[in-house]
Amino acid sequence: MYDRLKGFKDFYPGEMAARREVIDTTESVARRYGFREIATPALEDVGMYVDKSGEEIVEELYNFTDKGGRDVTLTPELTPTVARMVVAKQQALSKPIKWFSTRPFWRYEQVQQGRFREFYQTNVDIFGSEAPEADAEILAFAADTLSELGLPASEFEFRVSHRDILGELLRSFDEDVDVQAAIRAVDKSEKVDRAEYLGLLADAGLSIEDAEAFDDLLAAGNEDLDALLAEVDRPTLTAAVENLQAVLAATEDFGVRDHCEVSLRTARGLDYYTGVVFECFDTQDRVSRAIFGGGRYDDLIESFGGQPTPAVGVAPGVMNSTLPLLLQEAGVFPEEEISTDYYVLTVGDTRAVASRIARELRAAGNVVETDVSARSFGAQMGYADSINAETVVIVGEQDLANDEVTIKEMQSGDQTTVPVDEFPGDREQPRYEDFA
RNA sequence: UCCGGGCUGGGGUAGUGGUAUCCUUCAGCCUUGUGGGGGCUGAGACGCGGGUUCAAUUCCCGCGCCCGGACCCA
Repeated sequence: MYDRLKGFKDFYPGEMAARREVIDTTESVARRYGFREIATPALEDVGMYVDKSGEEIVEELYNFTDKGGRDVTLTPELTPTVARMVVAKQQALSKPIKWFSTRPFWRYEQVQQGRFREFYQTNVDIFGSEAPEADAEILAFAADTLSELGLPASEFEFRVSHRDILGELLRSFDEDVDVQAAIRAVDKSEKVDRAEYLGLLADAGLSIEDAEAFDDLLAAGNEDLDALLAEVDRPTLTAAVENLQAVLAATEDFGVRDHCEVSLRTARGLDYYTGVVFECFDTQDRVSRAIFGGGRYDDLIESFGGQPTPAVGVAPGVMNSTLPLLLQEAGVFPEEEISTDYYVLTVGDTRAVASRIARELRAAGNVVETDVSARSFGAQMGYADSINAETVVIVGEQDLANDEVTIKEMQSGDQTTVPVDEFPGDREQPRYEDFA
């Protein structure tokens, strides 16, 4: 008996059935927005991540040297891969490029609630549009997905921020401030106490007074973005604020403005974000971590050697992340049960007829099982019950002597006989009530 | 890497320095013709390693794994 690896998870049929529904819903929304599915390798050159994120990243990778001496790694995220794909065919692809994919990723990190070493995400990205409508479409996709998954509007919110607003406000205090460090401090502001937060800002190069003034501006901006422009006169800040306002205006028309809340203390930890960033949260606080996040990363494609190409995306976790957790807490996670349309039960030597019926029902698209274990009547009934068969078709020697089969509706226990030649006939999904 | 709490059949539990209770589950049968009732039979556990001991599931140490948190979060 072998144990599974720490941080990895098995999904049995019932569990997978529920997760399949979540994935199908998410992908279905993406398809309706015109995102096209792509598939990508599980292994990439480790250098692609080191170049983008630094040597420390290797600590978090499942990397190894392959038999050809290449340093490779299981992919920890999709973004570098899609960036590579965009760069490789940049001239051939019509813009905007709208892609999605659902896949596992691997990170060697500590296991916590909603965080495993193998996890699944549906990545949804738009490349080649810097328009606010692109940011808004990503937000709209995300909001529509959560709604379609059954999550009430009041139970989730997108905390929307803007990297350039943060950066310009910081530079308005001190042009030499370490913006990345300060943004990481902002990212932590909700988790640490105020003194520590201000201390981190001070480490980034702000005086304590400036740090306090900066944080006051963030609070003011959450209430009214225009207030920032009154306080700080910088053209680049004005542009950033107007960009965020334009994105929010677009979400209004896209029908998802109510899900968005300006939250300048939301920053995202990553360095490559450039404009709008957002994180989805549980408004009821049942899940304390971010459900997922996304944002704009306009410089990444160029840094991968492509033409300057703006990009914006989001990556909700499916299968084993915080999103399923939230759906469970909210009571809208799909039933973790398998379902079966028909069980064709055989009694005695009736395989020929039973097989014909099973075949025809399957051809019509139904989920159909029949006995493959030479089991007794009672045992077959028990099995049919255990797989949640909706209808049992009893093909027995006694009924066949009268050229009949018995149709039994499992939930009620009601049953009736039907001429064997008429079943299933032209019906795609014949039920007990069709013959009662 | 660190901190807290855990670990007894597949699941849930009882209990003990002398290898284990009950429920459930699973398989078969009672019952070639009725599951979500009943009866019988069977399967199935002390996370791993070391130490103390005549004897360890029980006590001690280490490790592993699980749950939660810190760090990190591409």
